[in-house]
Amino acid sequence: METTTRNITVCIAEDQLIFRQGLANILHTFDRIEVVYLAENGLELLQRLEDQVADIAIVDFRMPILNGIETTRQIRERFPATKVLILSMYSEDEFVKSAIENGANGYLSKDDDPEEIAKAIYSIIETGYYLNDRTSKLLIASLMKKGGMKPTFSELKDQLTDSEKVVLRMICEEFTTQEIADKVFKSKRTVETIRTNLLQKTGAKNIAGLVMYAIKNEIIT
Amino acid sequence: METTTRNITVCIAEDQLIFRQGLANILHTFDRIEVVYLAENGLELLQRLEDQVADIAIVDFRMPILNGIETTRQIRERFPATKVLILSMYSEDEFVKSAIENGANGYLSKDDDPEEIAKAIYSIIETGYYLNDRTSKLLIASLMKKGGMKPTFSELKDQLTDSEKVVLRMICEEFTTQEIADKVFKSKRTVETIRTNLLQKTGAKNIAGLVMYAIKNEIIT
DNA sequence: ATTAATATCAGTATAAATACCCATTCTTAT
DNA sequence: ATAAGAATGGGTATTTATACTGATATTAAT
Repeated sequence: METTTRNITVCIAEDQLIFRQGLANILHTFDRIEVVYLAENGLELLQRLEDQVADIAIVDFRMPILNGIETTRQIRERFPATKVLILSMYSEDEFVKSAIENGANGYLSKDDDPEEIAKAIYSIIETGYYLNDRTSKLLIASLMKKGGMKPTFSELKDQLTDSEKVVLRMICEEFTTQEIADKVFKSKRTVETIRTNLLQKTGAKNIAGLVMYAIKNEIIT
Repeated sequence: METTTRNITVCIAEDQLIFRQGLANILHTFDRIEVVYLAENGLELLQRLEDQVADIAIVDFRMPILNGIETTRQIRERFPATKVLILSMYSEDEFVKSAIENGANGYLSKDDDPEEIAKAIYSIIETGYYLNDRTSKLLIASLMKKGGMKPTFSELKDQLTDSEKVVLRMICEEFTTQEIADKVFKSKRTVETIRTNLLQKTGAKNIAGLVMYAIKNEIIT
């Protein structure tokens, strides 16, 4: 049966099948929310949007093929009527800032309750955005960071060259520069250059930062 | 209506509400599988088991309060009739080995399809265990590692002292030893000792390994 | 064919991490 | 009270990481 007020159409892009399906089932139980389709990654979502636009796109931050930020950017460009709610495993100020800068209308953690997500959906429909206390704090924290020319997290994954990705993975596997050089048949100096480029591109200060970047952006799994 | 064959009672310990609820809903749709209760962490699950034992406990590897391995060990000890299926975000050979060694009857990835999980449940009920190709390979890889006295992943989290946890977190935040020393008002030498102990306890080879350990075991979030 | 960009490799220098040795203090268990 | 163990701090040496400057080779673009 149809109600007088139109339902809110929601689509979801999320690579974990169980989470994706679970989120859809739960959202269905909320009033006026209608989950119209699910996608495994950003690219698939964009293709589905071609056929049927939705009011809200719930987009996982970390996805294969096309990540959450890139997906958000393209949705904003090609489907301006669709509002984007980012879900992320990690609550990093840089992540929140990057999401908002690229046109996301809200940012929540995957640990949050479904009620919180439903609340965000209603709020985005009504006011155009939703930020709770935690994400607001993170956003402000990020904006207050001086010298904000640090490269935005997670937008660089696809800009990393194959060599850089290989070296990054091996760094995460606890290999030293010399060991990596031997394995990839390159000079130690070359690997050092690649590592330096990685530091510069990701904005990391050292090896620890590189590993954090790699995990949070799913360079490694 | 009751069927002649008794249902398989399943309980779940998983901290992410949406994943937990989603998994329960999906498993309900499979034949003979009855999800009897859900818990947010291992401790809660053990308390629920006191009241009502279940045939299968699906246990997340990485949980607050009581992690998957520790939970498995206690289930094996106190509720030997309950079989344990571990779900993990990460497919590390060390993780699989550790799970099996502590009495888990199966190990799956959170990326796996619900069908795979249902299949594992049926198999565990019938044969007492379930390992698919991927986990079998990981298990064998782990067993074949020479010098296997590397401390088992994820069992040490609670054995890390407060100081060690603080230092580990700061390492992940890209601070150098000197910087950490200044912040915690200890000598650089002391912080170095703590770091050395961390390397020894976690079995990591270097900073990269420490960061990997911290993330995968939820020392940091 | 020439230019521009990128990948590769090198020298040098400093800072940080890692690996051993060991001493002192402080807490805790008996 | 005392012994054991943990926390703190130190010396020294080696390896690794990081920071510069810069050269050569390879590739891509025009």
